[in-house]
Amino acid sequence: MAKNIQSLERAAAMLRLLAGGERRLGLSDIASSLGLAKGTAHGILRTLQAEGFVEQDALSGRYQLGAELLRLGNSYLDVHELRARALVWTDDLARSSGESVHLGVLHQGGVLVVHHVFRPDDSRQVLEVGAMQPLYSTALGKVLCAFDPVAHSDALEAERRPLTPHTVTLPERFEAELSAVREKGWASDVEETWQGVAAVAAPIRDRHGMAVGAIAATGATERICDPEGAGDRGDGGPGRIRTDLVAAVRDCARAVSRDIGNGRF
Amino acid sequence: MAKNIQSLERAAAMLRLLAGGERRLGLSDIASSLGLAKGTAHGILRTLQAEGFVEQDALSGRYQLGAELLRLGNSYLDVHELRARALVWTDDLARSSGESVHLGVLHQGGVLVVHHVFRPDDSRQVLEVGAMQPLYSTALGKVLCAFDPVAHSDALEAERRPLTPHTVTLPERFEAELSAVREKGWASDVEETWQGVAAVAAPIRDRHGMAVGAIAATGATERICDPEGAGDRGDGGPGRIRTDLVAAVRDCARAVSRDIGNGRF
DNA sequence: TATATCGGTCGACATTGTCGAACGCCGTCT
DNA sequence: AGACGGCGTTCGACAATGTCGACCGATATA
Repeated sequence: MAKNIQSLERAAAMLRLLAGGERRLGLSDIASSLGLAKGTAHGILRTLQAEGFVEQDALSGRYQLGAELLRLGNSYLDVHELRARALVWTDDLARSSGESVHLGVLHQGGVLVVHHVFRPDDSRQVLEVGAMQPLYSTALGKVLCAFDPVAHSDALEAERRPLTPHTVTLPERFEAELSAVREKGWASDVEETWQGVAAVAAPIRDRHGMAVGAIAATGATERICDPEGAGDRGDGGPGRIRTDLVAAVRDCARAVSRDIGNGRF
Repeated sequence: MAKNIQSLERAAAMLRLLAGGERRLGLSDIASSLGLAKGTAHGILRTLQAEGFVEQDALSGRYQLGAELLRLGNSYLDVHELRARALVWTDDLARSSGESVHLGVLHQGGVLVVHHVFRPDDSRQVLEVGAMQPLYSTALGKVLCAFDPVAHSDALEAERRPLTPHTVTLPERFEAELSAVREKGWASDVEETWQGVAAVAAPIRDRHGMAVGAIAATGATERICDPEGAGDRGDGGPGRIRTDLVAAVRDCARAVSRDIGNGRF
């Protein structure tokens, strides 16, 4: 493989650095973080600024991400074929289930949310399109790991930090769960990522049977799970998710799979 | 001013090209569009692909925008201070007015929507965060033109294509409207951009009095405008907008202005 | 006021990206 | 079937390009 363009790699690293750090960063911070000379870093930043990818606070001189990224990110959504096909199906799923629905795809060792339908009530909700979710603890992530070898190895080599007391961290238990997901054809997340929140997810497959994305219904544990057993998670078996919800999510995922050209699922 | 980095400018031009064209583009198209040798274009695209900014369809070999842009665009929203301050105020405005609310900032000769609160009902709505609106015909755009000299000149030199029969295209009428906006302190758009849709907008000002953004309430003309006069727009006077809605939008914009450190407005 | 650090500039250097030709591949047309 | 034309990709030589580190003025700090 031929060499990639150095200045572009460095510019991308800067954008990621600015995206990671919560606050604005100064030129010297950026230069030292990437091991560059100040002059070099400034040249790249100046160009990125002229193109709208970064903005500079006039007073402090610090840099932050620019508006052009938002515009391009939106254009990405416009072109996204899977998302376009899923729009109407996910909308129906949200209405019929009464829960919020997410569409996620694999991206850089995590799940990128490319579509999010709010729960159909008046509660205040924040849009999560563009946000990342971990592979090892979310329903979307587990589905993708179970049916996509790349996601699987990504999740294995990543650090599985416990996010709640229910998070599965041991490799063997994680593997067992993925096997179960493969067998069942769907995955769940009962308070493994966020306290009080549960989710069900099913894979979207293209015409070759490859998992190209996943659809999940997410909501408060009390609504997603059956009330039986006093709500305790117990042995970790997956039987507690409401079966009608599982069926609805799987139907939705199948419908989208069919829509993108896969007649078998 | 020192020269900007050539390869970065070219990469940015490619991303914008991909964002503009609806469909995926081939390497030869991209190279010829930008006047580059195929080898050069390929080197840039290869790097952009490795960084996740573009993706390549495995079968056709064509290129499209990449998921990393969505992630970075989302990060941009996280850092956006004005948006963060406006979140709760715009939410309240949407609830009290019953209409959808947009927060826009000036970006590259247009209005970039950085926040969008859905109208609080169950109707199907598409999120417009990241979308661009024209300066000359929308309420958001006119407010920014009226109070921001840069936006003003941008709008003047741009082509004002008529979007509906009500769009103001003549320069003198546009200027007169901006003067009125400056005097009133708010702007309206009654079916000048979209048929059947009207909007009211007011500016957000920073501690120096500069307009840094605008807030708009948008909805069906029948709900935004007073029913008087049988709904015909007539002489173009702005008196038809519901006065309570104007007050609510202006109050919201003032509240955000106060929140970002401007006590005067 | 002295000082440390900031963002920004400049010019010499050689690394780096650019160019154009050539390659293998695939689909189409003859 | 065969030849063709177009596709994305690779390669190597060249010099244009981006990089580096010292330097500058302004600003914040003490």
